[in-house]
Amino acid sequence: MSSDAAQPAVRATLEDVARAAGVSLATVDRVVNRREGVRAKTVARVEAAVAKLGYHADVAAARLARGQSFRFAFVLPSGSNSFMTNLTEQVQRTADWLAGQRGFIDIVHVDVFDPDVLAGVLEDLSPAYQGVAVIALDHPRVRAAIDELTGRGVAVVTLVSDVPSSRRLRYVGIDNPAAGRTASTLMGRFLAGREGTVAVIAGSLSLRDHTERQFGFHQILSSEYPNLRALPVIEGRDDSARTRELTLGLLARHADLRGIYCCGAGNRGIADALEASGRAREVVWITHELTQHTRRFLVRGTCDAIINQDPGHEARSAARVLLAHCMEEPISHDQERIRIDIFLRDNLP
Amino acid sequence: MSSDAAQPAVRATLEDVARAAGVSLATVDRVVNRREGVRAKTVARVEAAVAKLGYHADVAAARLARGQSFRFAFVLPSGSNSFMTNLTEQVQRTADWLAGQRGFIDIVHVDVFDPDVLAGVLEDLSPAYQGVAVIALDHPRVRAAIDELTGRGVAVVTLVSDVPSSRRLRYVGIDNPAAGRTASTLMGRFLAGREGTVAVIAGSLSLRDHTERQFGFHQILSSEYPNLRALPVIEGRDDSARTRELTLGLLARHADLRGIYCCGAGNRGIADALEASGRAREVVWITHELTQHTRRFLVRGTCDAIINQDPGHEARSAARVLLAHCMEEPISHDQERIRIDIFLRDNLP
DNA sequence: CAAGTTTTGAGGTGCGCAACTAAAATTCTG
DNA sequence: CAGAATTTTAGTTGCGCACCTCAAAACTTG
Repeated sequence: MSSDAAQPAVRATLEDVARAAGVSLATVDRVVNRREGVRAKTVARVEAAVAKLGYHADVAAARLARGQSFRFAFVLPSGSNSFMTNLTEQVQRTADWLAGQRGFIDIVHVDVFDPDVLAGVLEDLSPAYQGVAVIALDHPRVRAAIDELTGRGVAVVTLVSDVPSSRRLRYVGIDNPAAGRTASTLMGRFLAGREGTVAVIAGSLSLRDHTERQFGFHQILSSEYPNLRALPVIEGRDDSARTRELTLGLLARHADLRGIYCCGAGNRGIADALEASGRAREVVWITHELTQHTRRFLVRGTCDAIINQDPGHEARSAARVLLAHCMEEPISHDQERIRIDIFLRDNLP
Repeated sequence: MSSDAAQPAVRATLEDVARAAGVSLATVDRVVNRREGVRAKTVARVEAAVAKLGYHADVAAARLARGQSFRFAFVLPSGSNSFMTNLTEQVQRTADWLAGQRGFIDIVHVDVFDPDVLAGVLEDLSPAYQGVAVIALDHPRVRAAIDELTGRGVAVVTLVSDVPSSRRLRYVGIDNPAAGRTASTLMGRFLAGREGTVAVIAGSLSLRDHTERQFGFHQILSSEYPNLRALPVIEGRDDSARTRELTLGLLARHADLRGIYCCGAGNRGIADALEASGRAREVVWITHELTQHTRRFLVRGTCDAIINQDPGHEARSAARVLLAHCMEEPISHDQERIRIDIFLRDNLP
């Protein structure tokens, strides 16, 4: 057995460092906060004392003394599919947590699917916000609005769906092409050499995340699984009823339909259609986002795998990134990377 | 568009609440900290004011005023497989983070595989620790040591491997039987109806996590995939050289070997053997823990899937759980639940 | 109504730090 | 080498809260 050197039971304070270095509190403060006006010799003395005592600034005290507070806006879609409802709830929780840290989050609901409305909201956002997280639409006006916010010194984080060419600080969400490739590999391997067709259902191809997913899906499918033929992409507009009809049509037209990849919402429609057709077990269905519904379909065996992004992680990560930016602190990249979760019946949380 | 009610630019303080409720600071303090000696009517008035102003205690100020500090021990194996090395590094990072929050983590390395040594270390732990996180061995002496710590008021968290019958505060790690089931489902589906045998390699069956994984694996394999026959479990003692020989033996003896599930370490041995045999592509190999090695095997196609637990998440979660317990704060269960990650070539982080 | 009990008010202290002002030490200039 | 200019250091103050004391006020009960 070995153990790291024991540290003092009570942490060292700035004052301890000052005493140890034989200088005043103010001087130590300058050194640790990298302000100038301290002789190199003194700096060295202080740094030696810091190292010797294992001094770490108490973040609670520092924050209190600084007294800064932050205000962020989260711009979320007013639409209400299960994923967005979950996300909103998680943002709310994050807001409660942040409230104790001198950070305030206002949730702004908006019709995200209309670029002009979304851009308008972004443009009219109160200048009181130091940071904005937005589920963005990749459209020139939206991009311009993001760039303008950034230009005004507002930190902008794109959430779930990115606008890569904008000047946003960071994208918090999954790598959608990779998610599509993941779905494709699962599809190809679950079908293990069988011949047939595979359908791809998107919400709308004007949504960047859906497009990217289907791109990744096709990429792998065509290069690695020549036994499977992809049908033209169908747009279900994230609407269950419409998606149901489209799926029924697919099932009727294609006796050799082996798989369905849904890279958007409207899953209830797909489940209905598959179960009604009696081919639920034989057709491999892979979809996105773990919700109360998709979870049920997975457990029941109608759905074969769910590709997920954790909305709680995304909400917290966005808040942490904004906070770190405002406090000029570094961010831990691998903690903030949003994973592409794969859920089977067996590893559901 | 709609937005939540805008809150004051600067947060409400205790004093604001006192003024709004028409009582003194001391009374508000009594109410918010649930001290007694306040009439119900007054409590109600204060609570109304709190709600109206959206008052949240400033955690920085509260911590500073309370001035409490914490000290935790993380008992980790001195052995050095990649997963444990990663975990140790993540614990170290967590320690750096906690140091700013008046929390200190000492890392204690110990030969975890010897129950007597482990129990001895736990028994001899300095009484200065308010919390302990330990990669435990499910053994009566270890359990007794955990129970004794708990009895002394020390919060104990089991990490990665649990001792369910002990009085530990919480287990931070994945559900191992579920992880085994997940591996089994992947194996069964990737092999999609082919007939043959499947080998299971564990580190040691005296490790609870390995046993549980292989239990879950067999459970699903036998009930859902009658086309696959599981060979008796082989113990590779988490040693690459030994595992390599065992795998070579398997490959030589079983021409119909279709899959290998490794629920422990020693992966380099398996990769070597598979690649040497020339059957790497045809045999489905599923293993645990994403490391620099297993990652390479997955990208190269030798390995087909990796079941992972995120060591960073586990380290942070253990620390948060201990911290929350010491400060008598609630914990957010779904943030602390450790997920069973599935990694394919396409969704590697 | 007096004596007791409970509830509330006012005030103080200190946590560890950031940020400010004032003073001291050093360097520069002629 | 005096005096000004500059650099370096010391000494305060206050952030918002928890926790404490002591006394005043409000109720209760016999």
